[in-house]
Amino acid sequence: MNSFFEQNASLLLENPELANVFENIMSFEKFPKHAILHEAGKICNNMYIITSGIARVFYYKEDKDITCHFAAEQETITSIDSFIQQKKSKYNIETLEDVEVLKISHSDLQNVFESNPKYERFGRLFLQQIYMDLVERIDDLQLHSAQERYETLFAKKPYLFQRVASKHIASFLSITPETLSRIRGNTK
Amino acid sequence: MNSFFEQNASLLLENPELANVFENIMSFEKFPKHAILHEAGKICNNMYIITSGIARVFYYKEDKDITCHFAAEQETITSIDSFIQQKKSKYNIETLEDVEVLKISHSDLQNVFESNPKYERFGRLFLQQIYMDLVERIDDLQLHSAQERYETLFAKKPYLFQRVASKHIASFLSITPETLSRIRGNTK
DNA sequence: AATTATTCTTGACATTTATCAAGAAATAAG
DNA sequence: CTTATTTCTTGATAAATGTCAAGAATAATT
Repeated sequence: MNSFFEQNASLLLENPELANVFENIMSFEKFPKHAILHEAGKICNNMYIITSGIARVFYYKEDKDITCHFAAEQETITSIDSFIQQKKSKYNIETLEDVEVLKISHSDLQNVFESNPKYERFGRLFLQQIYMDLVERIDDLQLHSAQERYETLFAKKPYLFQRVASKHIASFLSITPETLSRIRGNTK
Repeated sequence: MNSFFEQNASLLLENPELANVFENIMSFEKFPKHAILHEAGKICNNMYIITSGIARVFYYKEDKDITCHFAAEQETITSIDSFIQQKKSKYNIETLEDVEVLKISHSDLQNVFESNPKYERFGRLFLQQIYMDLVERIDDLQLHSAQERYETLFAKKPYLFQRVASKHIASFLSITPETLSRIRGNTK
């Protein structure tokens, strides 16, 4: 599975020129805990920048619920396969806390790109950034043990371990909840 | 580790407008088998489109040689971390056969982007494409067994199993050569 | 607050994959 | 073509992680 706009949204929000453009196409929304922001099988038209709370991307692999991305404050989340290619998604997006987001639609974003090609640059830079995150995640999965993957995630996103159910962290790390529980036991 | 411009280069080569621009900045080169196209520790200034032969990206993790990308005809290869960020690379690139490439330098590519922002679009689309490849690779690593990863790779790139040393395929699949050998034995 | 449902932990055991070792096969070098 | 080197295969064994089950802890519902 995969990560999804693993990156924080600073590239999009902290550029003064872009911020103006984006202000016009972003809308503010609130969702309660356990809300579904996107459902598998549909085309995902939106990308969200989370300003408060946590959400996850997940899907079902033979009945098992697999989390492939978490996003917290200042991070972006979308069903990336679907958003990029505008085709049906295999992923769901669900809030894990009450969540506040800035929403950007695919069509508005395309309009920005088409209005002036200079904005393509930010699209490219943003993709470069999230691409490097994926490279890191593959590195992690390709050659680290369950214990090491746990430690890496804990170092990067310690808050997940206090705010998110263990079973989701386990599937994200590609281990069983039992193994995660034992690893956490060891490390104390 | 990671994949690297996993994608074939058709996006860059089959667009008539781009083809013209690229023709001016691409140079043809030949390398013998086992040539080093890029060395870890240096900044990678070039991206290669392979027109003949196979090459791999690899690095050393505690003395172990880990392959993280293969590229054959019509595919691109570079030390992506370094090429994107123009910083020292942890990756090496090595030919596994006699190889012919089209070479594009980072600075020439940047000049194209800056000459007219409309070219940024292709950079963005190219990144989208290779991003989706990474998503697939993570999916594969996150929840498939050694046997399943073998089958996936065999389905996607069967020619690797005839042209590339098993040990490289094993490290790419994140298994030992012994396990790969046993899997291959089973499947016959 | 009490009850119910879900999630987490822990143990016993099974399975997968890794490690080590040695010979066979393939490749490279003389 | 012969020899040396590297890689591949196979077996025995060990380590890591998964599965199943049951009770404890936590969270959700009434």
